[in-house]
Amino acid sequence: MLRPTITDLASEAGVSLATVDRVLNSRPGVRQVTVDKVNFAIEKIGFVRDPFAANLARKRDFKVIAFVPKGDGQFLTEICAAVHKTAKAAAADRVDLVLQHFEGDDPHALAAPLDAIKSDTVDGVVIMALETPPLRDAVRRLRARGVATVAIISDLPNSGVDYFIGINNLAAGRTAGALMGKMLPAGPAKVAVMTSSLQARDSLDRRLGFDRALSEGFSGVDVLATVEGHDDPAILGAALRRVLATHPDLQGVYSMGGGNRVLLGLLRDTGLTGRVRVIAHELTQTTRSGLRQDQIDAVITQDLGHIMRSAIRTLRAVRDQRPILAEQERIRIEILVKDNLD
Amino acid sequence: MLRPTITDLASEAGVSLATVDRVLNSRPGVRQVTVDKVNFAIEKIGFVRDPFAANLARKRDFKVIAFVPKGDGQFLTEICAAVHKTAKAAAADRVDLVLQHFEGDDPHALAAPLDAIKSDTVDGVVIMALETPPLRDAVRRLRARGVATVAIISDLPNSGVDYFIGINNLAAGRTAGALMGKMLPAGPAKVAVMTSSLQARDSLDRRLGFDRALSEGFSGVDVLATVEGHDDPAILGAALRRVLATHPDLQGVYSMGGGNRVLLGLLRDTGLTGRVRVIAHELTQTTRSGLRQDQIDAVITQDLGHIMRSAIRTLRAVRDQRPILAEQERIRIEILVKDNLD
DNA sequence: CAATTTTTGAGGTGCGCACCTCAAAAATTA
DNA sequence: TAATTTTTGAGGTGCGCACCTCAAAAATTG
Repeated sequence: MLRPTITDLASEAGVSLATVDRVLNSRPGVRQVTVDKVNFAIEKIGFVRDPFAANLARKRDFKVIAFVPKGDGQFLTEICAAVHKTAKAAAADRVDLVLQHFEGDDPHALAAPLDAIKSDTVDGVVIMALETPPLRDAVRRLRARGVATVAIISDLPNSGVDYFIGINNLAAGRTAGALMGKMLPAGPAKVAVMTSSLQARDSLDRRLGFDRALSEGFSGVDVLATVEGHDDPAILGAALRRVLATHPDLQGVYSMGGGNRVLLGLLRDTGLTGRVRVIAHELTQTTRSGLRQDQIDAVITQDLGHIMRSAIRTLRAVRDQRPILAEQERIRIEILVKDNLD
Repeated sequence: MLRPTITDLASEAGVSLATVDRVLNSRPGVRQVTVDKVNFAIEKIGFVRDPFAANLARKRDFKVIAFVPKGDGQFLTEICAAVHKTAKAAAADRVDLVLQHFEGDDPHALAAPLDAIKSDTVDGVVIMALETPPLRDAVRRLRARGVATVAIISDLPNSGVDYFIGINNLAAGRTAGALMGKMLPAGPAKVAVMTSSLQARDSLDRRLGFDRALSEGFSGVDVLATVEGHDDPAILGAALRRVLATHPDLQGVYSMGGGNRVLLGLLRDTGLTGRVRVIAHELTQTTRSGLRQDQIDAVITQDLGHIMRSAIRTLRAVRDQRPILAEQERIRIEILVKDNLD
């Protein structure tokens, strides 16, 4: 006999099909002893329900909502594009993926729509957000209602999400550091680090990893204090100009967050392009063209398509109570140079 | 109405369910005019058959055979491991993936099992092999019998496979070249290149890309003639020793194929580890530990798990006559350093 | 103990499709 | 035109499961 069916399960457990159905779909009105009998039989004969047949009978697709903050940043744009592409491809697998925006700076803006989700309409939720207490509580309520949840890009460690899919930012920073070290000429060198804000845990981790990799393997490299742009081109530009003026012998720049347009413009204007090693994060319009035009040496990034596919696989595994194969779902820290861009 | 069903299709085409079934499953005994009527209706209402329901009714899984050459090379071992892991995960999606070996050096060893495949038992085939005339013909016959085929790692351009999943080796060589260039100190430098055999098209492409990237962006780098090891540690060792003796000022080594154990051992013995930049291909036991111990600066590789998942997605798309989303199936040329290893 | 509530079983329907049989209709041939 | 062959339709069954109804059995209560 190949895969056991609910009929096999029923006879093994010594109960009726109706009871098996009640247990499998957690319907009420079954004694605990009976539930245990069925679960024991499940283990014994290795029953795994066929999610496709289930969806067919339910005449419903696997419904997933992806929550992404509003905003006009290039990285957010890339994420939305990835969601849309994945949604298109996933439709063939009877997965219904929709994108929903929320105000990224309002901690309650995401909690409300999460609370509005009913588990009989939505199977899973993909969340890209920074953790706040209201969000954390909303996610907990959501999970309690039986909706599978994964965090992407940024982890929500205290929210009890089922899984996190994204890169380890400490390792990403280390990777950037190692790469920078290998590219700098031997001897002492000065490197600048910039980001939009060190408030974000991601930036902190990257900076920490960057420093560690350099100090461990490349003594002699002097990493300057982090320049923060606060998403304001004027502020960032002024700060960067100050750094360049103070350190005319600068040999490298590590851009951990946004602001790459400003950086590249400034380097070009000061004639430093090509003379200073540049490592940036995330593949966007700017970093892509920066690589192409030899303004950026390397970009550290994560494949958003993989992340979305992994998120959907994971949500389905949770819903079907299958184990998550961590190794398969691990997202690589990718290094892109001009030649492996596409 | 959501997705149209065969019932909708039948009424739209003005034929019976039985006829729709005959057309969809290409059963005999239908006039061309009728076939056209149904196909026209399919286009008109945008019918797409539900492959899961189809498989359910057929009470059969999506069956895929992966053909991988026999051999004890580390890379082959990694591939087999990837196949097994993917097979495990794919089982949940009702995909039955099995691995089958063949004698890699006998051009007919693969043709025979391919010819033995019946399209009513096997839906798709994944092939990792070098193209030979017998193989090419066998693949063509296989496709003619209605079995979907994809080539992985190495393309089979003249066999008419449905798709190739792997990296562009020219670009991979370019990537290695660019990386090597960035890591070498300014000024003239000598770099050695090694592989098991330049017979393989993959190695040729990598060498070509490597040379181009260096000559375009890093004049002053002298790339030596390719050292061929022919899968014999003794031969490779002797050849490498000769190169090291002739060029004591060697600054880098690009290892395009196997033989990394020999290379790393030799570098260690001659005290060159850390003083010579090393870029190798494929993530194996050797290259992994080489990265960890700072014996290798970077490894160029492709994610075998992604390749296998992509292969299965592609085979299903072919079988279901859905378009292949090239962008989604593109395999990245990955750069691994010590810190983004896992 | 009977009356009530809770738990269980039996049985049916349909999801979208494949595959089968048999007879009727249409096209082809003699 | 009749006899033959080819094409088409009608109808049924089952894949593995969800979901529904109603009655029977068991457990709990007064």
